[in-house]
Amino acid sequence: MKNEKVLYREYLKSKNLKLTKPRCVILAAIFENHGHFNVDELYEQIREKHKNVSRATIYRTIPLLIESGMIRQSLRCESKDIYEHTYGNENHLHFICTNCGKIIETSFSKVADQIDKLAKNEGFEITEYSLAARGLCKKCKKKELKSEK
Amino acid sequence: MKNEKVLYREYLKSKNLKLTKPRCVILAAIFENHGHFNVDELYEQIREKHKNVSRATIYRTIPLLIESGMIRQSLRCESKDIYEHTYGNENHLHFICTNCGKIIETSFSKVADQIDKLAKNEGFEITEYSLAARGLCKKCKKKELKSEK
DNA sequence: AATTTTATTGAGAATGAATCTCAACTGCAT
DNA sequence: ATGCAGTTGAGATTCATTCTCAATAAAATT
Repeated sequence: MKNEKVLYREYLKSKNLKLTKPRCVILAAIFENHGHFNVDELYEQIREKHKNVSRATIYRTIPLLIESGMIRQSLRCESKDIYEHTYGNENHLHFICTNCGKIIETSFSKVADQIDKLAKNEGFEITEYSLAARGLCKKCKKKELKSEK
Repeated sequence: MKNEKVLYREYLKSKNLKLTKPRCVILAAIFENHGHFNVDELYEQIREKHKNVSRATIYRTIPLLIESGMIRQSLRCESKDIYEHTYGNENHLHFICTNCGKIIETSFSKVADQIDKLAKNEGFEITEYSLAARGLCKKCKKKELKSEK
């Protein structure tokens, strides 16, 4: 967490932006979290301790955090944007169960290698992967088999 | 195009739904198109010939076409959902230029193979891939290099 | 430390894509 | 042709996200 704050401060300075209280609170809340979050969840989480951070500020802060490379947009779920923090810089491939909503993360270095090759062919420079596959998770697949009979 | 209509009729029948004029017009418009479309574009395209098909009907028809397997949701761009028809069943990997909006499609069978392996590990059954990478296309990359000096 | 400059904030209004409502309408089976 | 669903267009509604603006706070300057 210390690390993130330092990076953030530097990023903001480089853009002539200010390290304000709300921005710190939001950063901390995100890194308290593990896994994915959307704006609503984040807002509720923050509200528990800080009654005076508005949704608008969260919405305004997210692009900064993305630009600075600390979080990334990962998916869309129930017509809400979902984000995740970037620990080192590992990207994920997401398996999203269309039945129960479960999200399974897998590392994907081999997949990325293939994609990088394809990108190179096109002269395309990738800054962000967005890889997902929808379908049924193990549990829901079993349920479906049962209910068919 | 004939083919699609037959498939569509069958799908609708199987669900006790009717093959109506607006549904036909929408189907035809989609298959006139090559590549991607969003609801607005489709609406404008249809409007040129048929003044009496509403946006609402397009929005209502799209889930049917997805369910029947004739189109799929492919991306999100400028906060609009984007769709594409499924010719055979080839999926694509999309490279989306964050500067000019260009979308480059590449086939991705090798990538899919890797992903299928990962899915198998998780006992996950994939019904739909959603693979994209954002970044800069060739042209925009060049421009950026120039403007930096 | 006080002042000036400039970015930032919260609150609520505005936007815009997608969904819903409902009375009028249309396929389609009989 | 008749009747029963399912369907439609138009506009209202929803809901995530963005914008506006006067009040405020952080950094820069003195």
